[in-house]
Amino acid sequence: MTQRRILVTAALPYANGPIHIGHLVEYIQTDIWVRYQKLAGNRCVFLCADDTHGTAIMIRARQEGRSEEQVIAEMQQRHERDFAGFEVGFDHYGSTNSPANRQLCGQIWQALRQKGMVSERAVTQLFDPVAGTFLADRFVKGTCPVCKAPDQYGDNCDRCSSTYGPHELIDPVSTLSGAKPELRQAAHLFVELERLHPFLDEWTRSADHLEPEVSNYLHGHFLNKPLRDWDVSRPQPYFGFEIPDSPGNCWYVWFDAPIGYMASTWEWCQRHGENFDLWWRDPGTEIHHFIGKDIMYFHTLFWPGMLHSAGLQLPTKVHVHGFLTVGGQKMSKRTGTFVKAETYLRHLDPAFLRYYYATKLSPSLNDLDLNLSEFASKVNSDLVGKVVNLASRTARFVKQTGLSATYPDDEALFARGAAAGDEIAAAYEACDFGRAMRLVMELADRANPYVESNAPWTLSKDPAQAGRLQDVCSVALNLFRQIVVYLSPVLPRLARQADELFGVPIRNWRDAASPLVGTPVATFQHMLQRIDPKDIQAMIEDSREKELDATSATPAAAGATTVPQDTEEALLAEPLQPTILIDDFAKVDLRVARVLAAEDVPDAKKLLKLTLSLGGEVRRTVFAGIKAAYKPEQLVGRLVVVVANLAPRQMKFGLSEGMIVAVGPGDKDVFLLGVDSGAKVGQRVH
RNA sequence: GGGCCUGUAGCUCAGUGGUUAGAGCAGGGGACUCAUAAUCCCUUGGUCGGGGGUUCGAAUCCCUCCGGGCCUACCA
Repeated sequence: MTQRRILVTAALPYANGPIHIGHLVEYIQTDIWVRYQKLAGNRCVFLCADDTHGTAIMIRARQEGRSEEQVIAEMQQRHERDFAGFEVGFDHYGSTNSPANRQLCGQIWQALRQKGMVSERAVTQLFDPVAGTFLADRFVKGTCPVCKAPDQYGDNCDRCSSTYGPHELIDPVSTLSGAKPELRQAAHLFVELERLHPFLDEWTRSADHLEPEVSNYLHGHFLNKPLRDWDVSRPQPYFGFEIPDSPGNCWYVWFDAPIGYMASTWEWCQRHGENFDLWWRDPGTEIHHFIGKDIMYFHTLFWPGMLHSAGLQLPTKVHVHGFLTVGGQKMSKRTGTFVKAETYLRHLDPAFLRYYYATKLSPSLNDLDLNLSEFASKVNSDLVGKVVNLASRTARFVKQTGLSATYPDDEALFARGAAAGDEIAAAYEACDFGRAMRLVMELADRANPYVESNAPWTLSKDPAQAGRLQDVCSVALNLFRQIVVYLSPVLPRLARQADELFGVPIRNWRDAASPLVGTPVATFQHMLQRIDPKDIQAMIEDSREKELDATSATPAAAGATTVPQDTEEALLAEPLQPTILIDDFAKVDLRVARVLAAEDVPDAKKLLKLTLSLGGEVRRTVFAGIKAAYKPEQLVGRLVVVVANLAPRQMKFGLSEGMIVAVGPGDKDVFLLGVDSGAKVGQRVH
């Protein structure tokens, strides 16, 4: 069998937040695949890095009054600690803010220049004089120059669908500082991706680089029309690398992020005396990227385009996975299902999640659901009840004697297990881990009845049966070890524990094909605790963002009770805005209103249609995106706060004449503002 | 509204033209007592979302309708 040379990456986590169980779907999936490849005897290197550049990091650093370098250094430390906690075994973990990355960005940039792929043109852009930075389209709001709709983002109008530049907005406002932006010109650099259209058309369709679903999506959404030039520069200030031949400009974060894969490789090569070109310039190397479906666009169009232009090896395959849901719902901080890696590790064994994800993973980009009760029962019955139990119930009988010197007759159980190896291997290779786990559990389901029918506990009572007892236990323990070999990509710690039990390390997939004979057996140690549902509950509680009711929020009323621990997460997600004057606030006419009627808008996924009374005969119709959070009947009669002087907006389902105010990130986490009793309809908020 | 995915036992899912549709978990009955109240045996349970078509034969292929999910749009 020839040894393959395989380079594997998982997407670079952004240095703006901690790792959570959603991220872990990808890192666990990738780690399992890598461990399988290594066990199969292939040369495989697993590389990753923190993604550190961009406006978000710059803003955050300013907000926290420290340097970007301090922010990303701290986050990288946390990321690496979390990954280690889940046994995600990178061969190297770098950072996009590294000298190696800067240099490689420069090389690829040079190549793009030489191919004439880069064009420069002046972009007139709005500049925020208070924040001292140019404003990306989404950081500017104003009135649509075409239809005069207010409160539109800088790139296109929601109301009339016309597209324009942010400088064309009427009365633009920076969402960063609230300042009135100035018009400034800056030279931007563009990669003319359309010139690679024929290449990308071909690449995305050929050689199994992508699952058909992914390929179809790309052809339906992007490749069916000319590809737009890609703006890859950002004027300073910007946290990133300055472009050598374009002083004052940095590469956009999505330009240098994927190059981070190569930079991480380069650093790994330096440390291990490896030849970088062998990994990125040699057609004998396979390159596999594992990513989430949200970043398909960058990895299947821009990235291959960059590599192609620079004469580097293209990805062999881009593996795309879906998102995590918990109990069929999006992860939510309110319900405690937004579980950070470090929180999980405080309560549960990482092996549980690795196994559970493995049973759920397939090559498809469908979302994957974590069902907490299924999680507990699957881990407990499969791993503890079936697999570990095999060793737990037999090892002590052969502690004195060790395994039989020749492998006994076992009704061909071991041979059948060995024969299943190819099919299980194929499932791992195809990233169909769910299938691999099912096949392995079939082996465990056959092994326990063997123990049952040969009853070692009965044999142990009769000294004349000592040889028979040793044989039966040798079979059970070899079946156990065979299963552990097959599970070891998923459960590396269990493999190490088996190594200790048998004193013979599992090194290769083929270790499942030949039984151990004549070797000693150590004292059996517990390998996995069962999941106690209480621990899951505690983890969820720990993850739940505490809701404050009016009494506990008031120190006087709270009395001697403990002060709630409010985290800073919400503030970090949405930083405080710059100071405004009272006149600015006075422009917003907030009024108390009563919901007279609330009805579902059947064709809308997010909207409810509300009829509000501002007192007397003054009525307003408002469409509010709160369908997931409130039922119409819950709303009728209650008081809400409405922006009464917001310009009406034409929506698909009718005219919306205002906006009711609420907090929360959206979807189910939306909380309407109310007023304490005594307030009257129509009164203004001062 | 558009694109993609999906619908099989109470739950999670196998099963892409060929005997009487399977597994695990859960439920019921029994056994064992080595093992982390684990395990083993027996067992209940399905008009394979509905309808139509192709075929000697359909869970599987085609059409259509219905339900669910994701993306997108309408929105925060």
